[in-house]
Amino acid sequence: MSINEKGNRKHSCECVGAVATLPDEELMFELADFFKLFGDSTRIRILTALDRTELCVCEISELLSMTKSAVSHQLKLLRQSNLVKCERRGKHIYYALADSHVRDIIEKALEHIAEEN
Amino acid sequence: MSINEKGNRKHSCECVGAVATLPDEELMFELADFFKLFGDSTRIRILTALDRTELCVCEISELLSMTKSAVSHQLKLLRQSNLVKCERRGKHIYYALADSHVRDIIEKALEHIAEEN
DNA sequence: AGAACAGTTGAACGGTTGTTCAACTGTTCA
DNA sequence: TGAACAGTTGAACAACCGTTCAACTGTTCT
Repeated sequence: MSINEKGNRKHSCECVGAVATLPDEELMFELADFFKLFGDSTRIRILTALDRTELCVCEISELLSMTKSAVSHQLKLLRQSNLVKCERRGKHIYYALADSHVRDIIEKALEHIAEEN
Repeated sequence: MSINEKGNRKHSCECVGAVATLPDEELMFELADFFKLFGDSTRIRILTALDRTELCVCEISELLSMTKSAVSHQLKLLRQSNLVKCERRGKHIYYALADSHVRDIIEKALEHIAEEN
């Protein structure tokens, strides 16, 4: 039995359970990065607000009682991940959800949370 | 027009857009906390591995090439959030997905990622 | 042109969080 | 009983990340 550099035996587990394999590692990192975007209360509040109607940055910042800067930083992340799209109209830049998956995913999560109680 | 303590005008935004309201704040924090669990590559790898079959801790740690301690810490979080359940059988403690929402949510996320390309 | 508002950006600070390490509990087997 | 393996736990450290701040760009209006 091989010994690694830390002195722990490798394959110390004697169980002969299913030789499970892991899905594509690269995809797992993409998945985690995707979910990270939903894992912040500022971003999730932005997304649920946009789920109802398109909004400009200053409307969002008033709605969340946050500075435009903080909101803008988060919007940038959401934009880069194609979760929201934006369009300038005059002085304002209006943000909207980019596709319907956001809606679906939040829906499923709410179902799970609802069942907890 | 009121001025706040930072010297920034409140309601400086002149736009008379939809007076959007935000969903229950408390729920937003729960949602973010829920998604945080999926937003880590170790945890998402554990969840997708368990999606295929139940596994004991040492099998998971070999599968991910991580220490049992690191895996155990993450399993604790998943357990506390009712995403996985566990059962001791002899020396081993077997972990499995707690419900089918996990499957659904990951499915939706994969659809979104797939459409990016 | 210049004032005022809308929005973005990069650096910096502070809090959060994942892994490591060491010590611990629980189970099996000789 | 005690050795060996399976798994958990808390503290500590390092890396990550969200907000703040100040300076910047872009648009409108006089």
